[in-house]
Amino acid sequence: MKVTKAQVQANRAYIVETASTLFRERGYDGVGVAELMAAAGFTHGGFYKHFRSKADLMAEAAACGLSQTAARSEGVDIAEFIKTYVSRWHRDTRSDGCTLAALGGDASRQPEAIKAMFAKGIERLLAGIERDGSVLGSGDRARARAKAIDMLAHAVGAIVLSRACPDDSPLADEILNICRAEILEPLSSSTSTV
Amino acid sequence: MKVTKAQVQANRAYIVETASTLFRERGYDGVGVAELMAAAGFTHGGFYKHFRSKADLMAEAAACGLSQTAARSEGVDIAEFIKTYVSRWHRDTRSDGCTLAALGGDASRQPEAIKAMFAKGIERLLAGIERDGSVLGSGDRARARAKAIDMLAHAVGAIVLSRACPDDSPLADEILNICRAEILEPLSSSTSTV
DNA sequence: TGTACATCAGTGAACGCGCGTTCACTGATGTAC
DNA sequence: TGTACATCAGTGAACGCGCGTTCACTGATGTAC
Repeated sequence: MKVTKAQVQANRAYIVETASTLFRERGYDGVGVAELMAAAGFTHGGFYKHFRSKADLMAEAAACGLSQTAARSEGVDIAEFIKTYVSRWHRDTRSDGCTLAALGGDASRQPEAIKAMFAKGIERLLAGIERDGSVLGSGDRARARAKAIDMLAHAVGAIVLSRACPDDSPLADEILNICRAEILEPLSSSTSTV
Repeated sequence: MKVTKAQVQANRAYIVETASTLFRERGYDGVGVAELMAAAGFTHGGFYKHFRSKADLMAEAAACGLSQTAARSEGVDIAEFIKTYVSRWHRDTRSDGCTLAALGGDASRQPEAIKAMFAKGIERLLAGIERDGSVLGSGDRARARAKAIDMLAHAVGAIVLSRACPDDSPLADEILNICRAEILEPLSSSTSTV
């Protein structure tokens, strides 16, 4: 049952992608190696031909998911990004949403290697946000970074808080609507804040 | 080995408290029933004399932890609350910190009963924040609530993001410092925002 | 108030189960001649 | 280019382990007389 070198690479990449979405949906502890491999179309035994441990895959899956979010944010207007991010759709679509919002809380209890992946992912996201002109404000580079960090934390907090509420609770929607408006407010006014 | 009615109540409360701190530190899946009971000074068998299941305890522990945070925020100046909340100390002290920040991400994957507890806890926290005058701004009641929700999400996001980074990374501190300043900024200026 | 008995919080062994990981095996691919 | 053999991704049974939960038992408390 050996397989083409190219196929091996493709299979491995597919396992990482599958893991990335499953972990986001159900958490690191919520998905087992066997289930994960089955979802990718394999049996569990082959897992250790690709990865040294589940923790190793977790780190790779985090990197995969985070770079996906970063890629989506690049070149997009920040206001547009926030509208998509702080939305009911994002709240309800864990598996295709931001890894930071879905697994940020879990990452804090994981080995440093995984946290390092998250830090890298955050930096990449920040770079994308900073690049957009509308947050730059008075044009200061340090100020642009500060604004980007602040906005990201703000948006992540809105999703985390909203997801902690029952799915059909008014509070879940209220949090999203209010935070979206508050984050967008300084962006929509054409005059810079300072 | 029967025990006084009062002692039974006290033991039960102590188990809930112990669970509340252990869950915050290591997550719901990170603490087993046996370990939890041992930490409270009992053997695991007695667990089901107090609770119908681990999930039941999780809901009670959430309520316990959330009301603790709410109690601490009441009557405290909001600026002071934010300074304590968005701090390195809070980032590094999961077991004694806010349940929202420590378990908000996990709550989203738990049964609706647990999410309902979180929603209740959020409402209680909001009530405490709204009561303080400094966020009221122009005095509008709806505006005060909006500001309170926004601030809470902002602060929670800062802690979650910072905790997802490696403990000794500059980014972990940068996130806290920047977000703290940004959240406090509209509070320190004596003129209201609108 | 004193005695006899029922209650039930707490104990610790045991349960089935799913987890992460290991291992002998398979057979198509890749390589050496 | 054709043949013989080594490689190794993928298979599926098996491993030890810790999990949540159950259960027969204990013995001090609470209650009925």
